[in-house]
Amino acid sequence: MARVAGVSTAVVSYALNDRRGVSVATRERVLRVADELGWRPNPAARSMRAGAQAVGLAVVAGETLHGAPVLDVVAAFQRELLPRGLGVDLRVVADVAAAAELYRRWGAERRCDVVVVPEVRDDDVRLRVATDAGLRPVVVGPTEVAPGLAAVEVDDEDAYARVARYLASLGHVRIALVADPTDRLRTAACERGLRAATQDGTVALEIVPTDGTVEGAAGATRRLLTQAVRPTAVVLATDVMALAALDVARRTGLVVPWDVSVVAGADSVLCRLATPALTSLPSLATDLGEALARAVTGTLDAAAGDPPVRVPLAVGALAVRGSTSPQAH
Amino acid sequence: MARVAGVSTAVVSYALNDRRGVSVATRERVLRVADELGWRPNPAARSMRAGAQAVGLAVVAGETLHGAPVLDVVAAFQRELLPRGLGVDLRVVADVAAAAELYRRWGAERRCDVVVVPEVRDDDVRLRVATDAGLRPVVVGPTEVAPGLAAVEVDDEDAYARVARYLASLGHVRIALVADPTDRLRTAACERGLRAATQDGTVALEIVPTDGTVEGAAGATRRLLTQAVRPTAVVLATDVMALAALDVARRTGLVVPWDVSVVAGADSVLCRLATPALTSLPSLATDLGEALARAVTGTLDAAAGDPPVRVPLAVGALAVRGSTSPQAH
DNA sequence: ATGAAAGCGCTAACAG
DNA sequence: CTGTTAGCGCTTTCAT
Repeated sequence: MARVAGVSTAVVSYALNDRRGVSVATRERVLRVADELGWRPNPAARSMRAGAQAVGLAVVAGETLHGAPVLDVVAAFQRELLPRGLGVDLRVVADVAAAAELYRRWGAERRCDVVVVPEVRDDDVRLRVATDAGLRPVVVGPTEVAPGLAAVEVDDEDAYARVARYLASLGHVRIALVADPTDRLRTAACERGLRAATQDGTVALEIVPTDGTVEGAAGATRRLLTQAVRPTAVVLATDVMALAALDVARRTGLVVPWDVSVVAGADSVLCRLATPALTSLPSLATDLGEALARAVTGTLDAAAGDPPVRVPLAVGALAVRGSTSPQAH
Repeated sequence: MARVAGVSTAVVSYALNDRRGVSVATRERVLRVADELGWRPNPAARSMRAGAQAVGLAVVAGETLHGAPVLDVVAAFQRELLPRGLGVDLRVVADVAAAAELYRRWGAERRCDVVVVPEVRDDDVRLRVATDAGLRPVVVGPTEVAPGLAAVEVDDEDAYARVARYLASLGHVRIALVADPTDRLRTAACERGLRAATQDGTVALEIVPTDGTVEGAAGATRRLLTQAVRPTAVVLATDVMALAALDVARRTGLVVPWDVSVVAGADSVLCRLATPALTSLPSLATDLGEALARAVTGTLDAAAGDPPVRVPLAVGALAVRGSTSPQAH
């Protein structure tokens, strides 16, 4: 490559990395020759000197990222990291223990410097393991999650408070939340939001934790709707959970929204096409991917001693559709 | 590392790669020391000599893999490749042109030797580009796709023929297929299957191509069901498409299955929880991931001149549920 | 069965 | 501004 361009290997390296010390003419020539030859620097060789060029992300199979489909988030994340020459090392694991183990390995292999820790748990193993392995974790969780570490702080608490206020304003007096597993910090934040907005005592709140699966949500909804005194509105963590709830209501002989209102915690095309269309909080897919990218690049650029990067992410306005209606009590 | 174990670096390398030429005792000691030190070989350095340790997979945003969610397939794929020390380089791209461009780059960078080409198109750019870039493509498509290349041959044709025979046996005389875009070879295979099984002329077949989105499928279904003479059964390529069709039927005032039967081309928890539950072909997620892994490892192990690896993949039996019923005509 | 040494393709420090 | 050179951490002949 250097021979063909008639320069030394160092010049090629400088030209490609936009380093100073190369004349414009030479840089241009190098770039042109590289293009003609279809030559590209080998990332393995590059990583060897320059350090890891990837950020690790282990997702637990079946999990969503704050209700958004993992792949949609990853798409935005990759798109934003691309100009930095960073790749995303995505792995699907069975549980957080496997994720922690993987982070330990990635650290030892120096495969990446930064890893993303999504859907943080109460006292999450992954945080300790990643830090011990010499990695810098970027945590995704509620506001004030993991103080001292870089994080994307998703304001689910505020979003769910808005949902509760909206439902209360419609006259709902018994609201239920079909929630994700309780060990997730995000679940607690959603709960806090609902509670904060219903503190005046006029609204009864029922929280039903599930295993996070659609079947679990369907079962929980069925129990809620066949109680002697059933909720007038049910909030579910994801679009598919809400869809399942819609079906459960139908089978139970209840008409949405007249007998019970349903709200989805994350929007999707399924929410818009359902009958009735589901009132939903917006999908975070793109926003979360971009926020993650900012948190990661910020962390990489930070000098030692800098305070950790915290990227706040607000959830947008509730899209009101046919699955919610005023409730006379 | 070698110093601590009291051996030379070569011995460490041999021990870790299970090469012959190391005594059992030495190998064990090396492994133990590596474990104690938490030492792991750096994959970048390893790739440098040993060649790429990853297989590339570019998926077009929004696409499924034969109706299965991409991440589910990837999970199985990764799991199977893990023992071989191979990783999956997953990238979400906007379209096949971007995928082709990415494959060209990956080839030039020698980032991988093998790439997966899913959802093959008619005269697919990716095949030529990948081959030109010195990569060996593993194609996912219908039986006899891309002769001469390694492939996973999914027998959608047979599966759809079985669907047609099942519907015909129920007395359906007008069957419609809400299909994926027509440029996909898989779409053509599904069509062929339906046609082959309805050749006796007793069943009228209508194929409606869509853009592959849920909205597209919903629109197509709406048009079908509001025709003067509407189909008695509708087959849709994916679970979410079928779910949308169920909703369209409901809005149109039609009762599934009495007025119209609905079949999903790929099963999921949504199909099982819908009202009525959807009669579906099984999800290929795990099978496809495993078949892909076999095709990839087979390709890597093949000596030059060996015939390309072809892994056949049969689609399992239709799960009959409440969305299909006999039809008097 | 083991050790020494030569690269893999790149970047960065230094010399010209 | 450009060329020379020394590694990064591993694998792999080739000697021993």
